[in-house]
Amino acid sequence: MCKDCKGKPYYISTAIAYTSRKPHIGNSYEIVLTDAIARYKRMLGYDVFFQTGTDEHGQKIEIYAQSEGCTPKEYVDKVAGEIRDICDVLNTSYDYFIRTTDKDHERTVQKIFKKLYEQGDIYKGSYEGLYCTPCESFWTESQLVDGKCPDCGREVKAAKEEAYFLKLSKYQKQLEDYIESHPDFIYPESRKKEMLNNFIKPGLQDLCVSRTSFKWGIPVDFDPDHVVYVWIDALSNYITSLGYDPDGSGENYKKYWPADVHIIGKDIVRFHTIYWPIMLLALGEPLPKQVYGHPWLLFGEDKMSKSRGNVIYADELVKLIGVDAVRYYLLSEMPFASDGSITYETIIERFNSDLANTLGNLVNRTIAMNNKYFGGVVQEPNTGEELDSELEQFCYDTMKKVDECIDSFHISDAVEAVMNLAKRCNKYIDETTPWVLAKDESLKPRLGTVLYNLLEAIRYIAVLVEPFMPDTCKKIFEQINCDIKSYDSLEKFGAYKAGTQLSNPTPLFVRIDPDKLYAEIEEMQKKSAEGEKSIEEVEEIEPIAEEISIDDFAKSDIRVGKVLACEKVKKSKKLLKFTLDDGMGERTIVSGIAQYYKPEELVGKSVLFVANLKPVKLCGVESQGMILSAEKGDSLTLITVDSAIDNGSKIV
RNA sequence: CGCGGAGUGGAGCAGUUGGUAGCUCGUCGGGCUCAUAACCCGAAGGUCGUUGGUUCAAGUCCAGCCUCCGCAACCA
Repeated sequence: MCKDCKGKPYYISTAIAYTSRKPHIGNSYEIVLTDAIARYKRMLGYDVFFQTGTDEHGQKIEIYAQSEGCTPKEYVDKVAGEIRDICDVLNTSYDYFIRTTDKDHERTVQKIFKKLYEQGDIYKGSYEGLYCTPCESFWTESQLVDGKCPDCGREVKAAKEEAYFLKLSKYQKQLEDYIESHPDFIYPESRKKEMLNNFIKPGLQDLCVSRTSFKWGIPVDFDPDHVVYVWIDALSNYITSLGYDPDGSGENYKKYWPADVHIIGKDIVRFHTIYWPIMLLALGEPLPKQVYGHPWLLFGEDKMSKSRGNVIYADELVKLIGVDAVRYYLLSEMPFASDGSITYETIIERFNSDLANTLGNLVNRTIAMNNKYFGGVVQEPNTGEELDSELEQFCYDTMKKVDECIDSFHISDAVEAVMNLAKRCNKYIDETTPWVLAKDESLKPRLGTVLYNLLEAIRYIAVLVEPFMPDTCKKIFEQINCDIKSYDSLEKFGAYKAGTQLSNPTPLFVRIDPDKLYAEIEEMQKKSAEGEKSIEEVEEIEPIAEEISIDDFAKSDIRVGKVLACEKVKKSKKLLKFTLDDGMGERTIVSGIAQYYKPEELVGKSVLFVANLKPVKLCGVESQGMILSAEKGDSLTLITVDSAIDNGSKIV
């Protein structure tokens, strides 16, 4: 069928998951998607290497471990275990699960770092800027949002540290040329334009690749105060697992690198299409053939997040509706380029309509008829009609369609194509009306042929559905009592053996009763709310910042002021411009809280503000201070005080 | 004027190089009875965001406008 696939190496990977906490179902989509592709390629005969794993270093882990009273290693062991459990519960067929705390990985990362340093691509400098602890990122003033971390919205603090930098600028041109000359490298194409226009063409800034502010990371062996910062550590996972070594790589590396595709979330496209290729260019190694930034799965409309209380975990959903139904849902519901949304309504709809009615019922009714009319013995096909060859052709067309869709990452279309074959079979039943044929003894041969054709078409479905629903594939083969499962057996319609004895069918998918499911969900959420709330809440709360002296605090001059006027800053999404009475006169302060408050409802309130902050221009408006507000998770509240307090009063 | 994408029957989406507007779900009607109240057929329902233009002909090309979204910028 696919002669040049046989034995050809195919390396596919997911991103490695950060071990800060258990991933929700949106995060699990990636592994299922990758698994489906990996299984499909394997079926075609490729020598597939499918890798997933966990990213386990960083200050955040250090802090979470501390708050749980364990060591970082104990902490990541626990979470990495949970992540791996989810991969297993979802029945994913990864060949290797890498952890960035693996000794081999750590050793190789050190070697890579050293090599880049020795050849001058990494140099020592100093980093001065504003640091966000949870994100482990430095930001320039202009990058901050409302004075806070642009990624997570939390406080940053001024910090300066000695650090190593990777010379991105040196390889900028080379990278740009590569992207231009390899149109499929960044996929989908819209991402490519984003990278080119927003980052590469304006000019790349050298990347800070080490830290001294925390210990939980891979030490730079020739400068032990430093720890390798996330990028070089995490991104190298794709090659350290293969036995890459600057002094001579192992067999697997020679065989599988460069990767055929990295499957990643759209949020980390930048790291995989800029930093990672440049690292490889610097190492003199080939670049991955393709990076696919997939969209996100949202719950309803919003992004899933713990603080919004709309988190669903894959293992919980599996308990409710079964692995294959979860896999089917994820794969069929996710569009190719835009975000998908998960709702219980659509879960039920897809389950009942596609899995139970179309596919499950087809298998059930076909086997039931064969039992009823032929005592379960599969007949030899011996009457060819137009309808039969149409069905046969539909099988071939489905294979072709599936192949095309998977190659272009349109997985939901591939899944749909298989389901359409089941629909075609149902139609064939109506066209041939076996129950009518059964009434006339002389039409028995025709009846036998019709049922044979159906069973053979069902075998096609079973083979083609394996990448998406491996258990269902197995179940169908059991029910049709057949073990001819290879993709090659689909080359010619008719490999199914006549004479096979079938027994009574069992429904593949029992229809979901919506009311019952909703009740079960409620039950489950109640339970997990009781059991896990305490732990999860701890995780949401920001760790206490570094200790300071009273003098440090005294440097901040916090005052009371009344809001005289408030309006939205044009051209900005988040900014409100305040005019305050600060006791001495008027003062303008810009604050990034537009998504939480309407300007008019703030007028007349008395608020707290930092009065001695250096003024800064934000979207063209000078801001002379900062208004205080309280924040937790995704909610923010402006701190208002009794308006009887005189404007200008100092907080001590 | 930062870059880019999208606006198609109730919902979710397809619509290659311009030539009768399709699919899934839902609704209504019919058929069938092998099957998991499942299956098959048919119907209703869209002036394809808006305005103007090119063309014998535009959802499909061009221009302007409106609305969403992604990336960036940006929230002392």
